[in-house]
Amino acid sequence: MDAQYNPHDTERDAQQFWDNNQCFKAVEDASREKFYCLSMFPYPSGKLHMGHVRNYTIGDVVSRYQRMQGKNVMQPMGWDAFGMPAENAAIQNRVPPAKWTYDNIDYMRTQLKALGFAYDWSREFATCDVEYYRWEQWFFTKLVEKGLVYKKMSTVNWDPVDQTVLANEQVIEGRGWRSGALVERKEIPLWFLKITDYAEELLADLERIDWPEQVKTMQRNWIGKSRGVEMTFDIKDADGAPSEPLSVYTTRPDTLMGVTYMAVAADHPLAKQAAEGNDALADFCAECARGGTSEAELATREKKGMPTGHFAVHPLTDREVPVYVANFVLMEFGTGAVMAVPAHDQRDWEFATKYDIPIEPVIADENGQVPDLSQGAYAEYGPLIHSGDFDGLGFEAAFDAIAARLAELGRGEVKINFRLRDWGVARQRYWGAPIPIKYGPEGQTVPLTDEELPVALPMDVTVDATGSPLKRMPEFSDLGDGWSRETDTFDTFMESSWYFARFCCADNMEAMLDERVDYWLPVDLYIGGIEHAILHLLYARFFTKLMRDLGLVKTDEPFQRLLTQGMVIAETYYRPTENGGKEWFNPADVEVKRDEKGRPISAVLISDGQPVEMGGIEKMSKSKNNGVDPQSMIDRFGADTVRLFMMFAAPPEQSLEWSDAGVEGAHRFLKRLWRLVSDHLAAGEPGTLDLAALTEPQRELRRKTHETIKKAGDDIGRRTTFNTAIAAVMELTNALSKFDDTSPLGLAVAREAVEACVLLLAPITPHACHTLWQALGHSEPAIDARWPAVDESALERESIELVVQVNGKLRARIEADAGATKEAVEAQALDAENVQRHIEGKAIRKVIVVPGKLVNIVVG
RNA sequence: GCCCGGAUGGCGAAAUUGGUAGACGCAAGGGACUUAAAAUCCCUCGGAGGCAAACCCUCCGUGCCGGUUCGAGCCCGGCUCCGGGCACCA
Repeated sequence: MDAQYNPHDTERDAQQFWDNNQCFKAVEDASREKFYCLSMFPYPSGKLHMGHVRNYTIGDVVSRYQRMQGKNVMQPMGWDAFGMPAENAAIQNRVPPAKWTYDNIDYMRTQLKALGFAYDWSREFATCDVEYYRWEQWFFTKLVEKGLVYKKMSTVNWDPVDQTVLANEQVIEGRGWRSGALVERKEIPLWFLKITDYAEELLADLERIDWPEQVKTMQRNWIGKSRGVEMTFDIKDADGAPSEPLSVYTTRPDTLMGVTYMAVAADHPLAKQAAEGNDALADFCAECARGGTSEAELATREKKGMPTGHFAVHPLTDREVPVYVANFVLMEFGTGAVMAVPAHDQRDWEFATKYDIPIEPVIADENGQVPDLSQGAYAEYGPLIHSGDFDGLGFEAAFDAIAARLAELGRGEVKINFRLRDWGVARQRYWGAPIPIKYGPEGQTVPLTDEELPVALPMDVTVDATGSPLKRMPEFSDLGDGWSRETDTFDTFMESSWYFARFCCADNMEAMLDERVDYWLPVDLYIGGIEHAILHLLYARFFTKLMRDLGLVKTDEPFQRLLTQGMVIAETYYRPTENGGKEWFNPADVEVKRDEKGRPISAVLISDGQPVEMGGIEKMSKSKNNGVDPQSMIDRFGADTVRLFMMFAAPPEQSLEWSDAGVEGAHRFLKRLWRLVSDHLAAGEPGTLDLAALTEPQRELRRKTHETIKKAGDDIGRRTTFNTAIAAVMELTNALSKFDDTSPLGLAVAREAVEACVLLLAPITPHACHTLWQALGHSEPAIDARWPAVDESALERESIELVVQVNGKLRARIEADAGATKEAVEAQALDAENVQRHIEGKAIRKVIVVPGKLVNIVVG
């Protein structure tokens, strides 16, 4: 081995070795325990960003660690290739989306290879390959047959200038991002998958998977199971003429006697009926229809309403209350109408206060008194008041009694409700998988037959801002004899909902999936950004259950364990521009000045030496120009340094702040490790490791070695805190540097420690460790080495340091025999000089001994 | 607005089950080596105080306010600020 660490030669050699020997090709083997490690596949946006590097390094570390545990590891990689950015690039650069996408894939693949990830490249595919999405089309037709697909009217963002449907992301402050036109809400027929049929199972099975509690909670809340009462209110107009009764759902039937008004969505049939001949109301409904469809936008809008002139008849009291149209009630959600109890619901309270509607308390506060409603609603549970027969009942009793009374009257019933809505899968876009449906001359809607599949997307097209070119391509859409093809394409979440299964058998051209999925699935560890906590992960779970019910897979859940990684963030720098905007500078072009304590005080642009403003630390992004190009870091330091820094700088779930100095530190450590091995080899041949003959310093180093093996294994395998595993190895290398014993026995102890360092780091910095392992005289490559075993006997200690507290404050440390009794430890603690000072003249009330940790003496 | 997180030295962080706050690294300061620089190595490094100095000792300190406990960075209640998601970004 070279005395100097040369990352580029090292990495080239190791990668060549792995390639030549096809080290990462995964083959099904029923006799071996499998480990399927998957990182969320990338959208081929152009080049890798640091978020990718972080995601894939985590997956690679776990894969290589599991391989060292003897598992049959599969780690595949592919491309989530459909989506809007390809269309935007097409509009901007006049490149067909397919060419743009495949070019990006080619470049990003070389970047992934340069990072040395242990992928089985034979399983690679892109979701825009017809060999992939044809099975999605086939699967969809099976779902149609099973009755899990339907078409219904749905609201989309409509850009009246570009005459196109906009994604929520393309609506900026209520306007189209290109045209700047005020966006309108428009109803069009769209395809839906009945995910709500699976709501109960999607909720229940969360108990069975090993996911972060936070993600499970988000999914639970998203599914939003509730128990309530659905009831009907009769409707009259001002003259007493009846209309269609209004159906509402509430989880608080105990507050029914406090209803003082009703509210319906602007597109509710009752609102439409009332708006006829009422221009003011019609205008208000039209106003409600403006702006985007996203829930965040609707929920933050100023709450407004207008009376319909209709009245609802209370089902128990026959009292008449006004019906309003309100902009915060959504037709898509529930029945499109709500009963309002302003005394006990904050939103209702604000609305009632604004429009001077009565607020009538029917729940007592915690003191049994009428709650103070002057500042807001009282939304807690409590005994009923002003509720006639129901007075005094608590929430549960009142719920049951009121539900029973409504049921008797035929006005309502207890109902389980879900917040989850069915999944709209149709997009009015070109760059996606065509939906395999055809329409007949008599209005028939027919899924395509197996013979008619696949529907290949035409590749060589021109895209502009005015919607999907498929709609303008009769050669695509016109099937003759009055038949036409659906021109909508699938939501790209469809592709990412089953790719993990296809990786198990990507070479099968005859079927979507085969028996190999039963070997590999479920994925043992899935790694990706927390931003996917709900949608992608919920859809993938849903798809798995659909595939199971069609007999394609045996597993109920796709991802047994989930690791959600944090963002990569970096400092931002800017100068104000004349038009009041900001010009952002890349951190690579800026030099930071620091004060004598190392605090950053100012920054200058290197090119002109003039100051720039520091804009704070933000997620790496194009818009803030604070992205650090992984390629430039690989070129400078090598892939191992980048990988090491990424894993060391923060635990995987937290956001990671990029630091050039930190990267240099990681590089320095690798150089130190290299020199450590090289110096050790130069010191001579180690003797036999005679455990009985060890000196105290030798025993200590050996203890450190085995403590480190134990900790690193637990950190990587169980806790996935790679940063602390690396810190532990750093401690071991520090101990090794100080260990200056070149006797044969000393070298034997050192050899054990050096080999441990190399193997423990092998999953993280595999290239350097590949070479170092060879240099240590091993004929088998590091990639096939086993994770070192912990020798428990090396961990034993004769004495243990204990902390002594007096009233919880640290006052002394004592060295106690490992086998000392509680009494002996207590006596020793009381005897300590500084302890004596603090307990002098005070009565000892209590002594708490935590074995192996501390003694706390309570005096008073 | 609703749901889910986070906040610890100059900085990234550690403290795994309620038990020594700051491991490991970065930056900074001092020193060694060198003609010099780079590289490398060694030392110091939360704040305030006691002491000539040191071993050491005392007080304060984990975003803010309060609580539970022998003991709270960790548990409970109430806030502040920052981040993720909100169904057509991926």
